[in-house]
Amino acid sequence: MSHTSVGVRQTQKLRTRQALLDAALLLLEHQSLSSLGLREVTRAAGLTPTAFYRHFEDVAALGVALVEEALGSLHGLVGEVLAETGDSEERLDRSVAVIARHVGAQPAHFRFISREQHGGVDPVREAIAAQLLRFAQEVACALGQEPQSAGWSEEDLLMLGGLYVDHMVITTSALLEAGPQGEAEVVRVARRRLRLVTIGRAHWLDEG
Amino acid sequence: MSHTSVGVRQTQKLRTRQALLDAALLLLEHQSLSSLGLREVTRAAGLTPTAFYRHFEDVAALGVALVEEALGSLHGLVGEVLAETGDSEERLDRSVAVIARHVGAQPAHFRFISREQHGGVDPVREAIAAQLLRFAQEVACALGQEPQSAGWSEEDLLMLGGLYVDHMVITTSALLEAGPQGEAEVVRVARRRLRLVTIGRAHWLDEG
DNA sequence: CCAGTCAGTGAACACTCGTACTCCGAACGG
DNA sequence: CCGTTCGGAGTACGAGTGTTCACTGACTGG
Repeated sequence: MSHTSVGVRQTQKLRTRQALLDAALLLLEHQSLSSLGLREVTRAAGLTPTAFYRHFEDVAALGVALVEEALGSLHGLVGEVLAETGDSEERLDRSVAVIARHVGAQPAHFRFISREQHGGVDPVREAIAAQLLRFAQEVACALGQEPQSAGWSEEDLLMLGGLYVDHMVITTSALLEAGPQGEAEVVRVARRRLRLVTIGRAHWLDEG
Repeated sequence: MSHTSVGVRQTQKLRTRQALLDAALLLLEHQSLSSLGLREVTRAAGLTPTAFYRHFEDVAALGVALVEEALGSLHGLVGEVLAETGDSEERLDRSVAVIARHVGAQPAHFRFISREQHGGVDPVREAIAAQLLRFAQEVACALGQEPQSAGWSEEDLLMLGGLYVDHMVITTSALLEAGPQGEAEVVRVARRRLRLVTIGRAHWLDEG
């Protein structure tokens, strides 16, 4: 049988699909999804406009796929970072470092997320919101298993998880705007912000 | 003399300029600036495309004007809210209430800011960043005059001011996404987040 | 009163856009 | 082996885009 188990055809289809995603991500560095044209993407990918429809119904659908590509692989990372040992200061530094490393490695993906989080394309905005909510829940869950969280209500844990996630997003945006040379300063401020939140967490149950 | 002191001509010019801004803001409710067409705006305002150039060079320039309109009048408001007396819990509630009131009164303006803060139009993004930086500085200044801030470095005050401003922006976005019926819940969470930050502030100098 | 300014018009330019067709040729499965 | 499937090419259409140009007519200031 000359047919490979995966199928030459499907493999090639996935390749051009990825080419479309890559081309779109490249173009989205300097514009937002709502102004991205279908033809523009296919032109950059070296295809004809009609070929686009074989892979995505809309430009919006391509956007949703990009959200998956950007954030889908990041789940579980939360647990890993928080599971490692060390005092709170060390873990704090490590968290910010992980963010900075990922943003430095995949700037285009994070720029896309930051840009479209409140952008004009509904399905994409909803997809991002869903992913970030999952992150917040994962953080809340991880925090809940720590001894410092004794006596915390589930609602407050989710509040704190959301707080951490929102600051993660803000930090990525700041890193992207600052560029490589401004990274150190952004990291410094992000660490201090995170420390302040952590201090607030430590004294949360002291107050009314 | 039939000429009024202000000038009929200039008055009318400002009127149509405002009509362009209003029309644009209306259209921007469901799309982002980078996909907003010049013709689209003039059509909604009841003008010909060419008339646009009498008021703005670009759609981007119109966007910058919208930023001024949305955020320009909010300066000083920071000082007012923080200057009022009351314990920290009262002032915290009042701050969130002020935000909710403004967002409820001018949703389109805040939606625009939230959408374009990280949008694809450089001059607009820079204009928003500049305004938000001013806010952060104002908050830092106001906080610095409080007795609780004794011993705080200027850098830390700016960090805290930025933290408050970023959470203000996050809260406005959340309010817009939640809609009127979800407002109460968003306000509840925003208050608790703010309280946690305030607790962190109170114990900031205890640590390292 | 009158020449000059200028906000707004209307037509025309050269594009780009999304989508619908038909058609080709290689990979597929029985 | 042979009929079918299907990713992609090519063409064409109507609609919408930003920008330029000459022009009009009401306001302006001396």
